[in-house]
Amino acid sequence: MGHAPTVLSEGPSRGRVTINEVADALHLTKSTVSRALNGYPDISEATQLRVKRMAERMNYQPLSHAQAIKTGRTRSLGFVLQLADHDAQRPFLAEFLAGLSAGSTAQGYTLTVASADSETHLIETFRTLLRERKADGFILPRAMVSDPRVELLRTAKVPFVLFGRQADPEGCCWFDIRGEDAMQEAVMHLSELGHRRIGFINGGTIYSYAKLRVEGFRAGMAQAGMAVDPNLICENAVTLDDGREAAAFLLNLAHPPTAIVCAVDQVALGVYLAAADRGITIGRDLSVVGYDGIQEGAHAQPPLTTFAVDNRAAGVELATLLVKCIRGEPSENLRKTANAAFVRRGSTGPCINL
Amino acid sequence: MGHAPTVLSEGPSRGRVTINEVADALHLTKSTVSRALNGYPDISEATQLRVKRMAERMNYQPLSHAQAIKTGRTRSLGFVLQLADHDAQRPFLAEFLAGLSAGSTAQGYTLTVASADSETHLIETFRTLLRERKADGFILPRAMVSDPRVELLRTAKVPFVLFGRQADPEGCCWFDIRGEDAMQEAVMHLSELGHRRIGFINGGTIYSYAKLRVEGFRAGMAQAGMAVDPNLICENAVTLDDGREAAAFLLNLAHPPTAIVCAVDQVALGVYLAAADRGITIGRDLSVVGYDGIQEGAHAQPPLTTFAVDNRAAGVELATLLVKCIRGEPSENLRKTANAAFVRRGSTGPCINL
DNA sequence: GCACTTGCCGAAACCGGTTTCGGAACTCAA
DNA sequence: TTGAGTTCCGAAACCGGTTTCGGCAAGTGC
Repeated sequence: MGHAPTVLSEGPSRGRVTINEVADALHLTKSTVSRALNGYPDISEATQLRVKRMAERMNYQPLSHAQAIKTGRTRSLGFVLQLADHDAQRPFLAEFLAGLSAGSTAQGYTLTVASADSETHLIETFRTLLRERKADGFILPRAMVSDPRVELLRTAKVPFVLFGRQADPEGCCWFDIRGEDAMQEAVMHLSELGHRRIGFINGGTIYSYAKLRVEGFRAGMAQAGMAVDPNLICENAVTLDDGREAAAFLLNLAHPPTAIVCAVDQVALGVYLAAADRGITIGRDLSVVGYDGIQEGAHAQPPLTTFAVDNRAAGVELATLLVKCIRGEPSENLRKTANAAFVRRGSTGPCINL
Repeated sequence: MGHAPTVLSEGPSRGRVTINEVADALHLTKSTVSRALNGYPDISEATQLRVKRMAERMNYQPLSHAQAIKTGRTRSLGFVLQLADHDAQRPFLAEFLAGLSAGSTAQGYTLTVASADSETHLIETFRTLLRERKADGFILPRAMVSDPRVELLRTAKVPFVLFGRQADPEGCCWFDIRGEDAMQEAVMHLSELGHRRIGFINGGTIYSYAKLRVEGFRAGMAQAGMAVDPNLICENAVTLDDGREAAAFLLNLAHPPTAIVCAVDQVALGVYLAAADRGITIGRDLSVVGYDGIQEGAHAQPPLTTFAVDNRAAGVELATLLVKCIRGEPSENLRKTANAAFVRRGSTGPCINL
């Protein structure tokens, strides 16, 4: 410290406007400025306006971590990456995160991302984040039927939103895509193409979406006036190889299905492999419907008929909901769902082999 | 506030151990505890040990945002998602982010993610993050030849690390995969298979990797004793369609190449499409080498020969480097590179059409 | 005309840390 | 024994905000 010519890049407040400077400019005290900006009723309308205008003009923005020390809130949303699922979340993650951060930013919040490599480490990570007040609330991707994250946050009374729904809605906010409606629509689509034996390969039953989707499949079968053959329903397929295996099983049956609905696109692409293994042509000999709308599906041969999910939009929506939740809105008002978009492509065609 | 039985979930310090409690337990003042924990020399060895042990036992962890108000450092690393590149970063992002957050966590730092949807908004986003002190330093993916982010952070004297290298290394830390070596190795591999006419489809020339990779290609050609036909070099291909188009151009030449090296896997998959368009079989009539190691390549027909990049590890490495940079290590010591791993698969084969 | 509200703002405490400053106790040479 | 120099810690200021409390002036009721 001496000859350096006004080093702007040091000290806690290099070149920032602080609340004190705003106060000085207005010949008020910082307490008045603070209350004015936060809309306290004991500051006159006139003064509030004057302060807000000046803050605007001086480009003043309170330091979130300076407020946090008193209020306990950092204006940041937490998200914990589960490295374990690996394949399961890879394709969907990028768009989703983009949405989350865009949504957070739009709300004046910041997105804090942590990661955990195992189930136990996962809730350990949450504990640490909570203890260090790194986030005011959390976004939980892939709601599970029995979700330890939910239990933890519920008892800790920390706000959170789910991507997916929860059987016990107590204190839960969520956003979800109605995959069950998509499954139903898939069956109707296949039924209109003349298919009568339709198989279903479900996703991981630990996730809450699985139950919904198989119900949607059943609803579709009922609506189309078809009986469900329990042999044609497989569970717990999430990867390409899972799909290949499940499809191999279905196609080896005495009465194989002429169409297969998959709860997950990756699995549908696994079905492609199983079909190729036995020289079956997808879209002609076997119809396949997926769900997710991943890019690989569009470039597969033939292109995969599926239901596109807008993960970016989901992220934005979840961030918005979480901020409302943090602001204290009752969670019953913070539950939304949306539709997946049907994308008809070449993997579904009229049933030929009766 | 009355009948509520010790609400743990309210107030700034619900259930946390503060520095005051540690001080009380030791019959010291908080200033002593603070200096002891931060290793000040005016606290005796004995006391330092006593304090550190007690802090450990009481599970005390200073609140990063409480320190930040005085020190100006939040113990968090910043990362700005560029939504614009879209396809360009989608596949690589998930693993990379996982690595970043894992690395940050390991260093006791937190990862803050923001997003920007355009070039101008990008540096606007950085400005905001800087003004609000949301991060102590930044990770910049995809180094560009002329990088506005670098200029901004360099003049603001804020620490940053690049994924990629920079022509003007002034104050730059980086980690990078030596793509040029991979390109050279690719050519050698093809040369050993008998190929003499080899095309090259480069990536986006705004990125600094492009120059390096084409140089690597040239080095490989020279090493193999082959002349470079400038007609066989295409630039600025980053998407599937770009690759299809560039390959179409190359294959329509009077003397088409028998092998094509691509700077990017997506582009290599585009070459597959162009080949399919004209009934050419990849791996037999035309050899293709990619770079990145994306999953789609492994599942393509034939599987794509490529160079696998460990993006997770890169993220960990970058986070580690950035923390060192923040701690004040000179940037010259903070430049590392690593190799991509050659993955030989079915898309390269002996040259048959002489 | 006087006590009593009410509206509005300043003073000061506080949040959980860091850092500066000063001084007590102890050491050591004169 | 005394004065100077060290060693080590406490006291207090500080960071940039929020929140409580109290008081002044104007308005109200009687």
